[in-house]
Amino acid sequence: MSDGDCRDNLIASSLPLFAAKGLNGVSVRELAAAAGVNLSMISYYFGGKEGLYAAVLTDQFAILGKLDELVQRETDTLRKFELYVRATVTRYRKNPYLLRFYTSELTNPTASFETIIKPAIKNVVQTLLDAFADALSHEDFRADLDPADTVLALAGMINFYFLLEPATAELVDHSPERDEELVRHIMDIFTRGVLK
Amino acid sequence: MSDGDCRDNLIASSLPLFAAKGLNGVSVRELAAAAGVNLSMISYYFGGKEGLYAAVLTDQFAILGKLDELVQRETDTLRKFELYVRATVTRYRKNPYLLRFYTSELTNPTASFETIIKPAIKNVVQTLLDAFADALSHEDFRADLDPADTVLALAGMINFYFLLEPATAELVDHSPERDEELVRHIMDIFTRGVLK
DNA sequence: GTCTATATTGCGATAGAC
DNA sequence: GTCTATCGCAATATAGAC
Repeated sequence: MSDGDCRDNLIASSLPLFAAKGLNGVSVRELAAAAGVNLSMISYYFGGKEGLYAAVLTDQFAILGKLDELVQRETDTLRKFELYVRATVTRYRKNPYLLRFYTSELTNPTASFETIIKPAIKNVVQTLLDAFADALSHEDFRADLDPADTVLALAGMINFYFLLEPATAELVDHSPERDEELVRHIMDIFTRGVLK
Repeated sequence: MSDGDCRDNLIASSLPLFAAKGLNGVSVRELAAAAGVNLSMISYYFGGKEGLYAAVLTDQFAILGKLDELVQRETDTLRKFELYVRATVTRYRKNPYLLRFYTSELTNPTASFETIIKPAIKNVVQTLLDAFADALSHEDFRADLDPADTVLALAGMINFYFLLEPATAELVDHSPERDEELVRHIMDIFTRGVLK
Protein backbone atom coordinates (compact mmCIF):
# COMPACT_ATOMS: atom_id res chain seq x y z
CA MET A 1 0.00 0.00 0.00
CA SER A 2 1.53 3.30 -1.08
CA ASP A 3 2.00 6.32 1.17
CA GLY A 4 -1.11 8.02 2.40
CA ASP A 5 -3.47 5.36 1.10
CA CYS A 6 -3.72 3.99 4.58
CA ARG A 7 -5.01 7.22 6.01
CA ASP A 8 -7.50 7.85 3.19
CA ASN A 9 -8.71 4.26 3.22
CA LEU A 10 -9.41 4.46 6.92
CA ILE A 11 -11.43 7.65 6.62
CA ALA A 12 -13.39 6.40 3.62
CA SER A 13 -14.32 2.98 5.01
CA SER A 14 -14.94 4.20 8.56
CA LEU A 15 -17.57 6.62 7.32
CA PRO A 16 -20.44 4.15 6.86
CA LEU A 17 -19.50 2.23 10.01
CA PHE A 18 -19.47 5.27 12.29
CA ALA A 19 -22.64 6.55 10.64
CA ALA A 20 -24.51 3.31 11.19
CA LYS A 21 -23.33 2.35 14.67
CA GLY A 22 -21.98 5.50 16.27
CA LEU A 23 -18.59 6.08 17.87
CA ASN A 24 -19.08 3.50 20.61
CA GLY A 25 -20.73 0.92 18.39
CA VAL A 26 -17.63 0.10 16.33
CA SER A 27 -14.29 -1.33 17.41
CA VAL A 28 -10.87 -0.38 16.03
CA ARG A 29 -10.51 -3.95 14.80
CA GLU A 30 -13.69 -3.58 12.75
CA LEU A 31 -12.55 -0.25 11.35
CA ALA A 32 -9.11 -1.54 10.41
CA ALA A 33 -10.53 -4.68 8.82
CA ALA A 34 -12.98 -2.65 6.72
CA ALA A 35 -10.10 -0.53 5.46
CA GLY A 36 -7.89 -3.56 4.84
CA VAL A 37 -5.31 -2.02 7.09
CA ASN A 38 -3.44 -2.94 10.24
CA LEU A 39 -5.21 -1.76 13.37
CA SER A 40 -2.13 -0.01 14.69
CA MET A 41 -2.45 2.45 11.82
CA ILE A 42 -5.42 4.06 13.55
CA SER A 43 -3.27 5.16 16.45
CA TYR A 44 -0.39 6.02 14.14
CA TYR A 45 -2.42 8.38 11.95
CA PHE A 46 -5.19 9.59 14.19
CA GLY A 47 -3.96 9.00 17.73
CA GLY A 48 -6.79 6.58 18.44
CA LYS A 49 -10.38 5.77 17.55
CA GLU A 50 -11.77 9.13 18.62
CA GLY A 51 -9.23 10.88 16.44
CA LEU A 52 -10.37 8.85 13.45
CA TYR A 53 -13.98 9.67 14.25
CA ALA A 54 -13.18 13.38 14.43
CA ALA A 55 -11.29 13.13 11.12
CA VAL A 56 -14.28 11.45 9.46
CA LEU A 57 -16.59 14.15 10.80
CA THR A 58 -14.28 16.98 9.77
CA ASP A 59 -14.03 15.43 6.34
CA GLN A 60 -17.81 15.23 6.00
CA PHE A 61 -18.26 18.89 6.84
CA ALA A 62 -15.39 19.99 4.63
CA ILE A 63 -17.04 18.42 1.59
CA LEU A 64 -20.10 20.59 2.04
CA GLY A 65 -20.45 23.65 -0.11
CA LYS A 66 -21.01 26.85 1.78
CA LEU A 67 -24.77 26.91 2.20
CA ASP A 68 -24.75 30.34 3.82
CA GLU A 69 -22.90 32.01 0.93
CA LEU A 70 -25.29 30.43 -1.55
CA VAL A 71 -28.33 31.71 0.33
CA GLN A 72 -26.89 35.14 0.97
CA ARG A 73 -26.05 35.69 -2.70
CA GLU A 74 -29.67 35.18 -3.70
CA THR A 75 -31.58 38.47 -3.75
CA ASP A 76 -35.21 37.38 -3.87
CA THR A 77 -36.13 36.71 -0.26
CA LEU A 78 -38.52 33.86 -0.82
CA ARG A 79 -36.06 32.19 -3.15
CA LYS A 80 -33.48 32.22 -0.36
CA PHE A 81 -35.64 29.80 1.55
CA GLU A 82 -36.33 27.68 -1.50
CA LEU A 83 -32.59 27.58 -2.16
CA TYR A 84 -32.00 26.37 1.38
CA VAL A 85 -34.53 23.55 1.03
CA ARG A 86 -33.23 22.51 -2.36
CA ALA A 87 -29.59 22.61 -1.28
CA THR A 88 -30.42 20.54 1.81
CA VAL A 89 -32.03 17.84 -0.32
CA THR A 90 -29.04 17.81 -2.68
CA ARG A 91 -26.65 17.55 0.26
CA TYR A 92 -28.39 14.57 1.78
CA ARG A 93 -28.63 12.78 -1.55
CA LYS A 94 -24.97 13.32 -2.34
CA ASN A 95 -23.94 12.54 1.18
CA PRO A 96 -26.18 9.86 2.68
CA TYR A 97 -24.30 9.76 5.99
CA LEU A 98 -24.38 13.43 6.86
CA LEU A 99 -27.75 13.56 8.60
CA ARG A 100 -26.82 10.57 10.73
CA PHE A 101 -23.84 12.42 12.15
CA TYR A 102 -25.94 15.50 12.78
CA THR A 103 -28.63 13.64 14.67
CA SER A 104 -26.32 11.20 16.39
CA GLU A 105 -24.32 14.12 17.81
CA LEU A 106 -27.48 16.02 18.75
CA THR A 107 -28.77 13.00 20.64
CA ASN A 108 -25.62 11.43 22.05
CA PRO A 109 -22.98 14.15 21.79
CA THR A 110 -19.28 13.32 21.73
CA ALA A 111 -16.37 15.75 22.02
CA SER A 112 -16.96 16.70 18.37
CA PHE A 113 -20.36 18.17 19.08
CA GLU A 114 -19.12 21.49 20.46
CA THR A 115 -16.27 21.85 17.97
CA ILE A 116 -17.88 20.72 14.71
CA ILE A 117 -21.62 20.04 14.83
CA LYS A 118 -22.94 22.87 16.97
CA PRO A 119 -21.15 25.66 15.08
CA ALA A 120 -22.31 24.21 11.76
CA ILE A 121 -25.94 24.11 12.88
CA LYS A 122 -25.83 27.56 14.43
CA ASN A 123 -24.40 28.91 11.21
CA VAL A 124 -27.28 27.56 9.12
CA VAL A 125 -29.92 28.75 11.57
CA GLN A 126 -28.35 32.20 11.72
CA THR A 127 -28.34 32.41 7.93
CA LEU A 128 -32.03 31.55 7.87
CA LEU A 129 -32.75 34.10 10.60
CA ASP A 130 -30.99 36.76 8.53
CA ALA A 131 -33.01 35.78 5.49
CA PHE A 132 -36.16 36.07 7.58
CA ALA A 133 -35.23 39.58 8.75
CA ASP A 134 -34.63 40.41 5.11
CA ALA A 135 -38.04 39.12 4.12
CA LEU A 136 -39.70 41.15 6.87
CA SER A 137 -37.98 44.37 5.80
CA HIS A 138 -39.19 43.78 2.25
CA GLU A 139 -42.65 43.18 3.65
CA ASP A 140 -42.87 39.82 1.92
CA PHE A 141 -43.88 37.92 5.04
CA ARG A 142 -46.61 38.56 7.55
CA ALA A 143 -45.31 40.64 10.45
CA ASP A 144 -46.87 38.53 13.20
CA LEU A 145 -44.57 35.54 12.72
CA ASP A 146 -41.82 34.66 15.16
CA PRO A 147 -38.47 34.48 13.32
CA ALA A 148 -37.08 31.46 15.16
CA ASP A 149 -40.32 29.47 15.04
CA THR A 150 -40.63 30.16 11.34
CA VAL A 151 -37.15 29.19 10.20
CA LEU A 152 -37.01 26.14 12.47
CA ALA A 153 -40.36 25.09 11.04
CA LEU A 154 -39.00 25.20 7.50
CA ALA A 155 -35.79 23.42 8.48
CA GLY A 156 -37.83 20.80 10.32
CA MET A 157 -40.03 20.06 7.32
CA ILE A 158 -37.14 19.04 5.12
CA ASN A 159 -34.79 17.50 7.67
CA PHE A 160 -37.40 15.39 9.40
CA TYR A 161 -38.48 13.93 6.09
CA PHE A 162 -35.04 12.36 5.70
CA LEU A 163 -34.66 11.47 9.36
CA LEU A 164 -37.87 9.42 9.39
CA GLU A 165 -36.98 7.39 6.33
CA PRO A 166 -35.84 4.23 8.16
CA ALA A 167 -39.20 4.07 9.93
CA THR A 168 -41.60 5.13 7.18
CA ALA A 169 -40.08 3.60 4.04
CA GLU A 170 -43.05 1.19 3.81
CA LEU A 171 -45.59 3.97 4.27
CA VAL A 172 -44.10 6.80 2.23
CA ASP A 173 -42.17 6.95 -1.04
CA HIS A 174 -38.77 8.46 -0.19
CA SER A 175 -37.21 7.93 -3.62
CA PRO A 176 -35.04 10.68 -5.12
CA GLU A 177 -37.37 10.85 -8.11
CA ARG A 178 -39.89 12.58 -5.88
CA ASP A 179 -37.41 15.16 -4.53
CA GLU A 180 -38.52 17.94 -6.84
CA GLU A 181 -42.14 17.39 -5.92
CA LEU A 182 -41.20 17.30 -2.24
CA VAL A 183 -39.45 20.66 -2.45
CA ARG A 184 -42.44 22.12 -4.26
CA HIS A 185 -44.88 20.82 -1.65
CA ILE A 186 -42.81 22.08 1.26
CA MET A 187 -42.42 25.53 -0.24
CA ASP A 188 -46.10 25.52 -1.07
CA ILE A 189 -47.10 24.78 2.51
CA PHE A 190 -44.51 27.22 3.84
CA THR A 191 -45.76 30.08 1.69
CA ARG A 192 -49.51 29.44 1.35
CA GLY A 193 -50.47 26.87 3.94
CA VAL A 194 -52.73 23.89 3.45
CA LEU A 195 -56.15 25.56 3.60
CA LYS A 196 -58.25 26.34 0.58
CA MET B 1 -33.72 -2.76 49.70
CA SER B 2 -37.18 -4.29 49.61
CA ASP B 3 -38.49 -6.56 46.88
CA GLY B 4 -38.88 -5.07 43.47
CA ASP B 5 -37.16 -1.83 44.33
CA CYS B 6 -34.08 -3.10 42.62
CA ARG B 7 -35.81 -3.55 39.33
CA ASP B 8 -37.61 -0.22 39.43
CA ASN B 9 -34.48 1.62 40.56
CA LEU B 10 -32.53 0.22 37.66
CA ILE B 11 -35.12 1.26 35.09
CA ALA B 12 -35.50 4.73 36.57
CA SER B 13 -31.84 5.59 36.90
CA SER B 14 -30.79 3.96 33.64
CA LEU B 15 -33.21 6.17 31.72
CA PRO B 16 -31.10 9.36 31.68
CA LEU B 17 -27.87 7.42 31.14
CA PHE B 18 -29.11 5.48 28.13
CA ALA B 19 -30.74 8.63 26.77
CA ALA B 20 -27.54 10.67 27.04
CA LYS B 21 -24.97 8.11 25.91
CA GLY B 22 -26.82 5.43 24.01
CA LEU B 23 -26.79 1.68 24.58
CA ASN B 24 -23.07 1.29 23.84
CA GLY B 25 -22.00 4.41 25.71
CA VAL B 26 -22.82 3.10 29.19
CA SER B 27 -21.42 0.14 31.08
CA VAL B 28 -23.32 -2.18 33.38
CA ARG B 29 -21.12 -1.00 36.24
CA GLU B 30 -22.17 2.59 35.61
CA LEU B 31 -25.83 1.62 35.43
CA ALA B 32 -25.66 -0.42 38.63
CA ALA B 33 -23.81 2.34 40.50
CA ALA B 34 -26.38 4.95 39.43
CA ALA B 35 -29.16 2.75 40.78
CA GLY B 36 -27.25 1.98 43.98
CA VAL B 37 -27.56 -1.67 43.17
CA ASN B 38 -25.25 -4.61 42.64
CA LEU B 39 -24.28 -5.08 39.02
CA SER B 40 -25.34 -8.71 39.02
CA MET B 41 -28.94 -7.52 39.42
CA ILE B 42 -28.98 -6.39 35.80
CA SER B 43 -28.55 -9.93 34.56
CA TYR B 44 -30.85 -11.28 37.25
CA TYR B 45 -33.77 -9.05 36.33
CA PHE B 46 -33.22 -8.24 32.69
CA GLY B 47 -30.91 -10.95 31.39
CA GLY B 48 -28.21 -8.43 30.58
CA LYS B 49 -27.61 -4.83 29.54
CA GLU B 50 -29.62 -5.04 26.34
CA GLY B 51 -32.56 -6.41 28.29
CA LEU B 52 -32.41 -3.43 30.63
CA TYR B 53 -32.24 -1.08 27.66
CA ALA B 54 -35.30 -2.73 26.10
CA ALA B 55 -37.13 -2.48 29.43
CA VAL B 56 -36.34 1.23 29.69
CA LEU B 57 -37.57 1.78 26.15
CA THR B 58 -40.72 -0.27 26.67
CA ASP B 59 -41.38 1.66 29.84
CA GLN B 60 -41.00 5.00 28.04
CA PHE B 61 -43.49 4.04 25.38
CA ALA B 62 -45.93 2.54 27.87
CA ILE B 63 -46.15 5.84 29.74
CA LEU B 64 -47.39 7.58 26.62
CA GLY B 65 -51.08 8.17 26.27
CA LYS B 66 -52.57 6.89 23.07
CA LEU B 67 -52.01 9.74 20.65
CA ASP B 68 -53.93 8.04 17.86
CA GLU B 69 -57.10 7.59 19.91
CA LEU B 70 -56.94 11.21 20.99
CA VAL B 71 -56.63 12.43 17.42
CA GLN B 72 -59.26 10.05 16.05
CA ARG B 73 -61.82 11.11 18.63
CA GLU B 74 -61.60 14.74 17.53
CA THR B 75 -64.16 15.53 14.82
CA ASP B 76 -62.95 18.84 13.42
CA THR B 77 -60.29 17.90 10.88
CA LEU B 78 -58.01 20.86 11.38
CA ARG B 79 -58.20 20.44 15.14
CA LYS B 80 -56.91 16.89 14.74
CA PHE B 81 -53.63 18.28 13.53
CA GLU B 82 -53.53 20.92 16.22
CA LEU B 83 -54.21 18.23 18.78
CA TYR B 84 -51.28 16.22 17.43
CA VAL B 85 -48.90 19.17 17.67
CA ARG B 86 -50.07 20.10 21.15
CA ALA B 87 -49.91 16.53 22.43
CA THR B 88 -46.41 16.15 21.02
CA VAL B 89 -45.22 19.23 22.90
CA THR B 90 -46.81 17.99 26.11
CA ARG B 91 -45.20 14.59 25.65
CA TYR B 92 -41.73 15.97 25.22
CA ARG B 93 -42.08 18.31 28.16
CA LYS B 94 -43.35 15.57 30.47
CA ASN B 95 -40.84 13.14 29.13
CA PRO B 96 -37.56 14.87 28.28
CA TYR B 97 -35.80 11.64 27.23
CA LEU B 98 -38.35 10.36 24.75
CA LEU B 99 -37.13 12.21 21.67
CA ARG B 100 -33.58 11.07 22.33
CA PHE B 101 -34.61 7.44 22.12
CA TYR B 102 -36.59 8.09 18.96
CA THR B 103 -33.72 9.79 17.16
CA SER B 104 -31.00 7.58 18.59
CA GLU B 105 -32.82 4.52 17.29
CA LEU B 106 -33.53 6.15 13.93
CA THR B 107 -29.86 7.00 13.52
CA ASN B 108 -28.09 4.05 15.17
CA PRO B 109 -30.75 1.36 15.43
CA THR B 110 -30.48 -1.45 17.98
CA ALA B 111 -32.62 -4.58 18.17
CA SER B 112 -35.38 -2.46 19.73
CA PHE B 113 -35.85 -0.39 16.60
CA GLU B 114 -37.92 -2.93 14.70
CA THR B 115 -39.90 -4.08 17.73
CA ILE B 116 -40.63 -0.82 19.52
CA ILE B 117 -39.62 2.37 17.70
CA LYS B 118 -40.61 1.66 14.13
CA PRO B 119 -44.15 0.47 14.93
CA ALA B 120 -44.69 3.49 17.19
CA ILE B 121 -43.62 5.93 14.48
CA LYS B 122 -45.58 4.18 11.77
CA ASN B 123 -48.65 4.32 13.98
CA VAL B 124 -48.41 8.09 14.42
CA VAL B 125 -47.75 8.72 10.74
CA GLN B 126 -50.67 6.50 9.75
CA THR B 127 -52.96 8.38 12.12
CA LEU B 128 -51.91 11.66 10.53
CA LEU B 129 -52.41 10.21 7.04
CA ASP B 130 -55.93 9.17 8.02
CA ALA B 131 -56.63 12.64 9.36
CA PHE B 132 -55.38 14.07 6.08
CA ALA B 133 -57.71 11.86 4.05
CA ASP B 134 -60.48 13.00 6.32
CA ALA B 135 -59.62 16.64 5.71
CA LEU B 136 -59.59 16.07 1.96
CA SER B 137 -63.01 14.43 1.98
CA HIS B 138 -64.40 17.37 3.93
CA GLU B 139 -62.79 19.66 1.38
CA ASP B 140 -60.95 21.56 4.09
CA PHE B 141 -57.53 21.25 2.44
CA ARG B 142 -56.38 22.02 -1.03
CA ALA B 143 -56.61 18.96 -3.26
CA ASP B 144 -53.18 19.36 -4.86
CA LEU B 145 -51.20 18.47 -1.72
CA ASP B 146 -49.39 15.17 -1.29
CA PRO B 147 -50.62 13.41 1.86
CA ALA B 148 -47.25 12.09 2.98
CA ASP B 149 -45.34 15.29 2.26
CA THR B 150 -47.95 17.29 4.15
CA VAL B 151 -48.16 15.24 7.34
CA LEU B 152 -44.38 14.72 7.52
CA ALA B 153 -43.97 18.48 7.11
CA LEU B 154 -46.18 19.13 10.11
CA ALA B 155 -44.49 16.43 12.18
CA GLY B 156 -41.11 17.81 11.19
CA MET B 157 -41.93 21.35 12.31
CA ILE B 158 -42.65 20.34 15.87
CA ASN B 159 -40.18 17.49 16.31
CA PHE B 160 -37.21 19.27 14.79
CA TYR B 161 -37.76 22.22 17.10
CA PHE B 162 -37.02 19.98 20.08
CA LEU B 163 -34.29 18.00 18.37
CA LEU B 164 -32.27 21.13 17.60
CA GLU B 165 -32.40 22.45 21.14
CA PRO B 166 -28.89 21.38 22.21
CA ALA B 167 -27.42 23.26 19.25
CA THR B 168 -29.59 26.38 19.15
CA ALA B 169 -30.23 27.13 22.83
CA GLU B 170 -28.08 30.27 22.56
CA LEU B 171 -29.86 31.42 19.41
CA VAL B 172 -33.46 30.57 20.11
CA ASP B 173 -35.62 30.64 23.23
CA HIS B 174 -36.74 27.04 23.84
CA SER B 175 -38.38 27.64 27.21
CA PRO B 176 -41.71 25.94 27.98
CA GLU B 177 -43.30 29.35 28.54
CA ARG B 178 -43.23 29.83 24.79
CA ASP B 179 -44.83 26.47 23.98
CA GLU B 180 -48.30 27.87 23.44
CA GLU B 181 -46.97 30.52 21.09
CA LEU B 182 -44.91 27.89 19.28
CA VAL B 183 -47.97 25.72 18.67
CA ARG B 184 -49.89 28.75 17.44
CA HIS B 185 -47.13 29.73 15.02
CA ILE B 186 -46.73 26.23 13.65
CA MET B 187 -50.45 25.83 13.09
CA ASP B 188 -50.53 29.29 11.55
CA ILE B 189 -47.82 28.44 9.05
CA PHE B 190 -49.33 25.03 8.39
CA THR B 191 -52.75 26.46 7.60
CA ARG B 192 -52.07 29.86 6.06
CA GLY B 193 -48.37 29.98 5.15
CA VAL B 194 -45.96 32.82 5.73
CA LEU B 195 -46.93 35.13 2.88
CA LYS B 196 -49.07 38.19 3.32
C1' DG C 1 5.30 3.37 7.21
C1' DT C 2 3.74 -1.06 8.35
C1' DC C 3 3.82 -5.18 10.69
C1' DT C 4 3.53 -8.75 14.93
C1' DA C 5 3.03 -9.39 19.44
C1' DT C 6 1.61 -8.03 23.60
C1' DA C 7 0.51 -5.00 27.60
C1' DT C 8 -3.28 -3.35 30.07
C1' DT C 9 -7.58 -2.24 31.11
C1' DG C 10 -12.38 -2.63 31.18
C1' DC C 11 -16.18 -5.11 29.64
C1' DG C 12 -20.54 -8.28 30.35
C1' DA C 13 -21.89 -12.19 32.66
C1' DT C 14 -22.28 -15.70 36.27
C1' DA C 15 -21.07 -19.29 39.98
C1' DG C 16 -21.85 -19.88 44.44
C1' DA C 17 -22.18 -18.25 49.33
C1' DC C 18 -25.61 -16.30 52.25
C1' DG D 1 -33.17 -11.70 46.35
C1' DT D 2 -28.67 -9.93 46.98
C1' DC D 3 -23.97 -10.22 47.60
C1' DT D 4 -18.64 -11.19 46.53
C1' DA D 5 -15.44 -12.85 43.65
C1' DT D 6 -13.97 -14.04 39.45
C1' DC D 7 -14.07 -15.95 34.75
C1' DG D 8 -13.28 -15.19 30.01
C1' DC D 9 -13.15 -12.12 26.58
C1' DA D 10 -12.71 -8.07 23.80
C1' DA D 11 -11.45 -3.52 24.06
C1' DT D 12 -7.74 0.26 22.91
C1' DA D 13 -3.25 1.22 22.58
C1' DT D 14 1.73 0.62 21.91
C1' DA D 15 6.59 -1.35 21.99
C1' DG D 16 9.72 -2.89 19.03
C1' DA D 17 11.14 -5.59 14.82
C1' DC D 18 11.54 -4.81 10.00
